[in-house]
Amino acid sequence: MMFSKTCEYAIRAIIYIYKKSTICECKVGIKEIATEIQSPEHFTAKILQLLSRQEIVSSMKGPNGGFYMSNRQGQLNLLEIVKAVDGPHVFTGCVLGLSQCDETKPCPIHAQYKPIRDKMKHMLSSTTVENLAIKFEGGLVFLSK
Amino acid sequence: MMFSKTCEYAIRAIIYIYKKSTICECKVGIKEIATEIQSPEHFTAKILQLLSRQEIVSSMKGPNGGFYMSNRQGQLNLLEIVKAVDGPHVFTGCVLGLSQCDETKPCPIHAQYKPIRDKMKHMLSSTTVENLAIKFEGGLVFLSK
DNA sequence: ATATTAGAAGACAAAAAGGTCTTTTATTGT
DNA sequence: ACAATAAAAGACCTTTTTGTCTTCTAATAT
Repeated sequence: MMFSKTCEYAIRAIIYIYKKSTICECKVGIKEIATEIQSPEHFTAKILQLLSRQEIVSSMKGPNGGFYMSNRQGQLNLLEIVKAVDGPHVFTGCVLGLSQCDETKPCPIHAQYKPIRDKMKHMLSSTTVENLAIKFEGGLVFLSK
Repeated sequence: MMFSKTCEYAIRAIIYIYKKSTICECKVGIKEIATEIQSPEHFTAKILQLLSRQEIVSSMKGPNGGFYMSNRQGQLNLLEIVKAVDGPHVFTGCVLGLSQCDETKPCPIHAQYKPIRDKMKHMLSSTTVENLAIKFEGGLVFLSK
């Protein structure tokens, strides 16, 4: 609803990969990721390839290969990730789909909607992957049913 | 992004119809609606049939027929409309698509996301069609480019 | 009555999103 | 070198969304 399925899987995968990367030096295979975040394996693989090309996650082929993330990659915020997946225009257009809608020529809902969208964007851009991964330490947060 | 295209057209059409209904006793034809809100005519017709069946808008066949809305229908709020179009589960599920995600077993983003979603829902449920249509009176709000 | 008008209904099609499967390529341990 | 491993690439399929077109039905004015 809010995000595309692709984006949901991407964020879940990233959190899982980063969490693993902080625990050990090891890399995570796509099978493990898909199982743990409960996503379709091949579809998730495709998404991670996209993220890999954009250097949001890193990967290594071959035995003991898999996906991993550096500390620097953990500092990426959610807005950067969402934009990488769902395109740069996410959270930009008019709620009602008008091509011209801004302060000077607003749609009827613009005034009410804009502050909420801004809050959403602010929340996303101020939340890093690390912020989220760290929550698991206390066991107060989950990625599965 | 936020709403489906169907929902965008629905809201734009409803606002236009209600605005017209407050100005004159006349009914609006689908051609005029589609032109004015810049939407595909036949697709919009289908959406309005859906809304008509749910008594969100009223319609009349034959010469001088068309769509119209009563004062009572103008008191409908946006959340009711969005739910009628995009289904009752809109704005309910987890941002990350987890089937089990609530206060007791939250996803990593739940805490940040929930207050924003609640604001969004509150904004929608406290905004009526009339609230929006009335904004046109001052000419400070638009439905087209 | 009937011709005209305009929405209702539904078949159909195109595009996008979501998902699967197979083959290729890079890496590594032996 | 080579067998095994695991990601990369891409062909292919399914479902959903979006959109078009034709036919049917109700209302009305004459």
